Amino acid sequence: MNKSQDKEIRTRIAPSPTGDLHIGTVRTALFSYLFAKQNDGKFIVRIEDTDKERSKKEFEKDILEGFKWLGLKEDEMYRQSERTDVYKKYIKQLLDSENAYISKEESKANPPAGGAGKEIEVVRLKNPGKKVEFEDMIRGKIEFDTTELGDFVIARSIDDPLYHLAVVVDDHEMSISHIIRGEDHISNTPRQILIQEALGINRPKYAHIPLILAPDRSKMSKRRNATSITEYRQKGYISRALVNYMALLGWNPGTDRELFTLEKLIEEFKLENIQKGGAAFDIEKLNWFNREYIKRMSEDEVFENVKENLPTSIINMSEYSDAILRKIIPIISERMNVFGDIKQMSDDGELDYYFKNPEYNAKDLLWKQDTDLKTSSEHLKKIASLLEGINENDFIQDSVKEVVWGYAEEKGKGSVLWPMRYALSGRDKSPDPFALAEVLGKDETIYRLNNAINKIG
RNA sequence: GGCCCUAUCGUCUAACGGUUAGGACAUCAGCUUCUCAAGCUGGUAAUCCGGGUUCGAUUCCCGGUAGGGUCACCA
Repeated sequence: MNKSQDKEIRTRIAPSPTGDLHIGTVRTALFSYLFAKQNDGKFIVRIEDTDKERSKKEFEKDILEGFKWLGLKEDEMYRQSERTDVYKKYIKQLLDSENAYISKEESKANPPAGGAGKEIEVVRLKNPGKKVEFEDMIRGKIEFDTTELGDFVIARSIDDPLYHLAVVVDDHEMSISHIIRGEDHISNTPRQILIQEALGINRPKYAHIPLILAPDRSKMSKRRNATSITEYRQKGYISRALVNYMALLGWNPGTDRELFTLEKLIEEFKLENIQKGGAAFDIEKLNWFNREYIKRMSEDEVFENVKENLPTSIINMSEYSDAILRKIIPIISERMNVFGDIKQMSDDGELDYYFKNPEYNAKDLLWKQDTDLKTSSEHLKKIASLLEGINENDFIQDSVKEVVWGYAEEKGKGSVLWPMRYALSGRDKSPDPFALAEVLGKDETIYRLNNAINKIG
């Protein structure tokens, strides 16, 4: 708040705690953060809780935790509800200079707030009714005729400010140099400029970024789309992937590069490269980013995340062990978009067979192009005997493949490999039999092979 | 409806008057160990419409259309 440093770049995100942290808020925060950090400036979080009825502490908590999770660390944090004295001072100034006046009228507020119909006094700005124009850093010159705005209300009373007044006062008091916000605020800008001019304070620079649209290009709605960051967090998205995806939603680096860390984004970010049109949210592309980030994670890190999301039905199995889970990490991590998918995989029965002997019908062991289970049985017997020859410590997919491959090529790959894989997994679809064998180990693999042979009878 | 903003493949976008209109996701096909996944290779796919300006428009101007935003004693 040091006014002498007015050259410093200072941006802010100003969420109101009337709902969970919204995806659009996050992208605005991200752009504000990137712009500030790139210029060695400050990023400020200001909780706009002047609406006492709708503001909730739990939402504030969700918003703050969300920013923290995403790595958007603020340099300063304010709460408008703690600053009523500041606003009061400015409202008084406006009244004293006759740029605003107290108006006696009937309350329009809903019952809980003021009591509709009651006689009350509100503060209105004296609108000079002129044309206001401002330079938007993304869109260029924007012009408005403010006469139609009339003498709008800026405070419910002298110590109960409304949004526009509080925003203008705070942006000034906090020496905000660049206001980066959603384009839904474009039409708020002339009002705020009018207040600034009445107060005789400087105008910050404005950059209105496009909105995030739902996949069908309609408005993102809480009901039809996942708009809350918390939802993505709970689904098991990686925060770095989310940040990366959101940065590229409406912005581009001018190159073909798509994978960016926060640090790299700070380096490359350019306000001028922000798109003007709204961008549709595409979950598929987000998923792709998330998969890329999973690929880049260490196996230990993936293991921790997978185990965290593993249903208790698996963990509580008597056959469960961390050792087996660790072995299947490479197999399952390339089969999921987000860590939350692990639950669906479990529900679909794609996990059980790694831990316990699968249940299936003997006829399923028959490859679709074969006609007689007897040949399948012979193949299985041969495979079992072949595998017996491998040293237990050397029972990895390469060696399993090595001993089985020749036989499979000779007898027909499908005819041999299908029953082998089915015997190990009990499923139509699964990883290949060699990978399965390695996970299961020599004893269990041969046990399951014999099991299948017995099933055929 | 008034006012404001916007308009390139299905989606995110590149091309800042001259390109076979490029990339990524998705999609399709082929290859890779039987199935699945991953991977690799290749393919389909776009300048909203109509007028100008210009030797030449995706690009500049105007109009239309479409989409979005906003019109509170919410933020």
